Amino acid sequence: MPDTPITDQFYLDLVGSFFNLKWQIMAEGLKHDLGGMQALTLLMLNELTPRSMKELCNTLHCDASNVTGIIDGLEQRGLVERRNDPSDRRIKTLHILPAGKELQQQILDQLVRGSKAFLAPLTDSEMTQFVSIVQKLATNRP
Amino acid sequence: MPDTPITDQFYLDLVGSFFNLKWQIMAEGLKHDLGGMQALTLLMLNELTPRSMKELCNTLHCDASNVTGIIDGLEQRGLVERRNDPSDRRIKTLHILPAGKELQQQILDQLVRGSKAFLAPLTDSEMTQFVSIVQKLATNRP
DNA sequence: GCTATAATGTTGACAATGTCAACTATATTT
DNA sequence: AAATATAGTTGACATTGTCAACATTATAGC
Repeated sequence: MPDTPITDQFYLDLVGSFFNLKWQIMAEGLKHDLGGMQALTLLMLNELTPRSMKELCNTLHCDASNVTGIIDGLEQRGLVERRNDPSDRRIKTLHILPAGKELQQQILDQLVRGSKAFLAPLTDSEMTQFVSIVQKLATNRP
Repeated sequence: MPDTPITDQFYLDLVGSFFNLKWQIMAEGLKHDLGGMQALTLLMLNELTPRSMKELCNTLHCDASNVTGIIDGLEQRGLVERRNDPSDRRIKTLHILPAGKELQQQILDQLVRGSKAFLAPLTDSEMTQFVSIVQKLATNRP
């Protein structure tokens, strides 16, 4: 048994923090006339390991048709490109274009800047713990 | 300087983890024919300290007109009630009704259940640290 | 008192997102 | 070859997000 009881309030705090983080990300996307999910999705793409629509579905925990619409928006803005996978012609792989890469970096920078204030109350020691914990959680996707 | 460098990947992991959390909450709301934001908003209400629309705006980091729509949905379903604040007639205070309280508990229970698997990889010590850190972050709202 | 200004909340228009069912095209299995 | 499964799209419809305009009430300054 952990010596710290996990209260309902802990979960509510977790949810509250989610709103805060989401807001940090949206802000920069908004300046560039991107929807919130478009901004988040752009963050989740990288040029090294192009992902299929299906993979993105799993990351975003949302419906396939939903991802179609989000990628449509990013593609119309010239940020991302669908390509056919030669090894399996059902699959479309997603490739981030130069303009997308540039905007992605801006959104990430904003997230980092915005999170500074959010994470400011943590001590160095807590920050180290937090980084380690988040990494552990991120590699465990139920 | 913290001894752990904070990489871009940390922020991406953070975003990924919050997708997961959001999904946990949506799941139960969905079963009861509630939109995702309606479920999240219901979680943020309690019967002790009724909140105004404006307060809720700040918590959710979203537009006032947005909150109007979300509360409309919850009110139509008989989960929540708007009342006039006698001390300031511009203000509507939000009161959770019995049916709302019951559903709120179900959503919270689902969040707790669903998060068990998500938080499982943490050791007792890490869990204690995490609870403390989240609480600290939650009480610091930029 | 009276007027200007600010704060709270709603409405309407429209785009983005979420959910669901039906559908096409391709892979895989039998 | 036929049945089944997978990846992705489309269309219908509800929810959510953004913005501007608006009505109502409070507050500040005169």
